[in-house]
Amino acid sequence: MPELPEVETVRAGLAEVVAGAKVTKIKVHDARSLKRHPASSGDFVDTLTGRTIQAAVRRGKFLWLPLNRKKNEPQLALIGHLGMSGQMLLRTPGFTEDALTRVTIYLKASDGSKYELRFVDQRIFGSLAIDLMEPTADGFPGGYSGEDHSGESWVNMIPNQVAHISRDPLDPVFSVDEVLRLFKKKQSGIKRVLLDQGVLSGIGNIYADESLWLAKIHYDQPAASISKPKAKELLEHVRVVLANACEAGGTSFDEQYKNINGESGYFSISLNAYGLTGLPCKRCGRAIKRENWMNRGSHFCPSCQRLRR
DNA sequence: ATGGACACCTGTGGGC
DNA sequence: TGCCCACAGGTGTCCA
Repeated sequence: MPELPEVETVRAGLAEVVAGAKVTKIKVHDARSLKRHPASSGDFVDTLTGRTIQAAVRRGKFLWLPLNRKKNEPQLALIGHLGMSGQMLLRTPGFTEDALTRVTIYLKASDGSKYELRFVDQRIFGSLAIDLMEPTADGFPGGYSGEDHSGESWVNMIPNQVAHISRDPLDPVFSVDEVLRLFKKKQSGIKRVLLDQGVLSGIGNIYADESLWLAKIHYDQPAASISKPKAKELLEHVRVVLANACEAGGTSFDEQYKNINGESGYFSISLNAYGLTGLPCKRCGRAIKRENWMNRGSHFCPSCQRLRR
């Protein structure tokens, strides 16, 4: 599943084409892919058809496309979450069908060219929805939208369904000190805290394991027990890992993650822990271990990443 | 607050 | 070949 770098790769790819594009038609092939939409799929289609998309914005793993605003109507956005296996493919009309396409949104770009935005999702944990936007609590932009959109009405707003998600480490408004304060209040294991999107967002299983390996911290180390300098170092590793993965176009090792053109990212070649069970740790040579944890897997070096008192 | 289990789903790969 | 199990980049909710 896509974590921040994969979602950012999708956002950046979409932004070039969808800004200023008009939705001409929608086909919902599987209504389960609209589970986040509070009303019927018919309502989804009716509300979205004929709208003009303003931009592509992301916070953590959530993506949204602000829509043009009609008179006497609140600001709306098409929001998307990729879940474990969601993809957004931007195809030209007539391009070979993509298996497991759940929703197709037909677009006419500002230059007149036509596209099909295909929401593909094997496991259907992802979803699209139309959501109301509200002003951000801190008055700053709701998320990252690439170029400078300051002055546009949707900039300092955030969709209702994303309002509980904290800022991610690549957000200019992200506060290291605030997150360190929250760490000090958490007795939970650090990995659980890193994955808590209400503390900081964008991190999933891959980048949590990678950041903890770089910082030489055991996944179950209580967050509050980590010294401030060490926690700060961890957050810096998180930032660098996420930034490098964005640079590489995300991590991909199977068919489940693709950019908008259906191509894979390259970050998997720089992984140090995730999915490397049994292989020698690149620092000490001891075999990387995988343990069952929270109904998933945790990968770490049992020698470099020890649980401390 | 916090940890755990589970629900939501489909598909693939390994072992027998 | 088929069958069964483990496993997969997430989120949300309910219960002790």
